[in-house]
Amino acid sequence: MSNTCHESMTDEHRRHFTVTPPNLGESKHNPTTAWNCYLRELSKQKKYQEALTVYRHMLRSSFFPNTFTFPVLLKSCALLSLPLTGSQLHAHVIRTGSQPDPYTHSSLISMYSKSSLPHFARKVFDEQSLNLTISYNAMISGYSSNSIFPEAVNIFREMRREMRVSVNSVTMLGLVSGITLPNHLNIGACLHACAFTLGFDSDLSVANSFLTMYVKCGEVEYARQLFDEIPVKDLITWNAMISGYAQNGHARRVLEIYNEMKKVNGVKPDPVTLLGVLCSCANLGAQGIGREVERKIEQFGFHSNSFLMNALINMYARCGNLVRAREVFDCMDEKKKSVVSWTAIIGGYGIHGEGEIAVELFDEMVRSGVRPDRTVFVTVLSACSHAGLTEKGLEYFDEMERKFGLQPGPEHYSCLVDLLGRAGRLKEAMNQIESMKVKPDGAVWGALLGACKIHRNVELAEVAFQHVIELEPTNIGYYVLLSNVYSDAKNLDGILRVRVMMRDRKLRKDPGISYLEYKGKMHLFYSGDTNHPQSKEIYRMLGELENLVKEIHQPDHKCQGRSEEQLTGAGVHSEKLAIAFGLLNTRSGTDITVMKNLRVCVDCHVFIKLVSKIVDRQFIVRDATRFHHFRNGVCSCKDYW
DNA sequence: ATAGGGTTAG
Repeated sequence: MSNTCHESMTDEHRRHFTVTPPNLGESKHNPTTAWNCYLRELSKQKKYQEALTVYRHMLRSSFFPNTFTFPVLLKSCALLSLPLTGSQLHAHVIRTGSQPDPYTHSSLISMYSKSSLPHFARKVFDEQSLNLTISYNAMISGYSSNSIFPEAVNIFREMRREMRVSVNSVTMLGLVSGITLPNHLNIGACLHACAFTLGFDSDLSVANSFLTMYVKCGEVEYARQLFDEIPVKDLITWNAMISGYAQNGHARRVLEIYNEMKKVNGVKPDPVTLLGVLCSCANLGAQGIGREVERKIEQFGFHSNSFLMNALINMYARCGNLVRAREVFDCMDEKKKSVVSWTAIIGGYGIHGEGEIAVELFDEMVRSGVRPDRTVFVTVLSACSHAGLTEKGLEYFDEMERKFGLQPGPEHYSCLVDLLGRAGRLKEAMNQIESMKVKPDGAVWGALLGACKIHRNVELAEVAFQHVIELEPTNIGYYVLLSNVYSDAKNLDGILRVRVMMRDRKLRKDPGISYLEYKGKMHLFYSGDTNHPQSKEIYRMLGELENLVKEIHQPDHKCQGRSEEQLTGAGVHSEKLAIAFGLLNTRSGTDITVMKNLRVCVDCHVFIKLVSKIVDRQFIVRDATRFHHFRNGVCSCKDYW
């Protein structure tokens, strides 16, 4: 806290403040300076709203803002996204002098840019006769953050032509942060070379920003190379790499690197680190590690971070522990429950097939005054379609625009098509696609294709496939789906055609992988796998189970699900191996939770159902789209084909 | 003037 003060800051003022204002007393400073110090202190403590209030008090007490007052206030407006207040301040600035000082000038540019008003920012930029480096930097990063990259480059070129101003590392940061798409990679690499020649690459923050750039361009391996080349890493370096792996689905790599980080002295994980780790636990289904992270959250006192709580809810739900997910959700401070928190818990019930609860929660959310967004609609619509709540889903789709003013996008139409399609209303689904105002994407046609698989409609499947493959030619899942449609129709030619198509396009079906967490370790199984140390026992157990299953079940739909095996030429399916491993190693009475990267195959689905009857255990299987709870010969999912 | 972050069907 500053030691400066001013007489006229009365108790009347103080009553409004949470941070103690400077002491009254014998200040020899310029009165405005005391206010400025106070404002800076508030800004440091991220009390931006309060800083603006203090400013109003300041004006009311007839103190005039100066050069050091405005940047702090403008920053507050930028971070609170209050462009109106910001432009009022702009007017005040103009009133105090003809040309703002460099700091105020760059703060104005930054304020407009952060309020997504880059044109206003540019106007401020152009009005100044002689711009300095900081104004150039503000303008460049403004264009970058508003994804107007070409203009950022233009300003950069202009800057390099100007002899008066020099480029510095902040200039690089601004430029690099604008490169967020794979097709910008070339420019990014040029910039990297440029930074190297200018000697900025040794600046850690610049190196970190290049690392992030490679991640955003989808070049994780390249990012890793850069990561390894950085001699002294800081927390941001680690976090960038961790969330880089997390966002690109390399969950195992995240855990590896997190362990490495823990060994380094002087670097402590912060909320961003743990967020990346939790996200990966959710993808992997690694509940054990997720629990460890939760303990760390407690330990470090990050409990009030709502980002982390949302990630925790998501992690537990996706690891099959709905009960704990719900506990975390219920324990959250009501005020901190954002639409994201609701989405996480609604989605959790959705993937577990508990559509009714998902729907109730959605209504409760609306009642509690949280405005639904587009994402939560995707979640609730899919929850409805998994649970067969067709009418309810249609109702929501309708309300979306009518009641909440949200335009449905392709992602909502794919849910709608899925909803109608699963219910067998293929014709209506097709009509919906045709009536779409936005262009259907691959997922929309993919949902139709999926519905055709369930309801065995070869003709429509071919139409949907044609469309989907045009939009997503390398998505292997759709080839497999069509092949399965042919397989159900016993259309061998069709299967062959798909196989040829895949060969021509050099596409190979991903291997199916099943795994489960046991004693804190992941045990991984491929189909036909014999590498596991317990392999012999696993196969012996499976043999026994197959025999028992045969006694109580005569397969009446042998042909189904075969084509996947034909595409891979695989042996015993991975999910069976994982189930057998679980039975061998866990006590009776405990649930067995298995994760599978693709969909559970139909044969295995039947098999697991029957096994759950024989051994009296609950099996929880997570596949690519949802959870299956097998108990006593029944599965929780209502629509498995 | 400044690098890292939560929720999303098929």
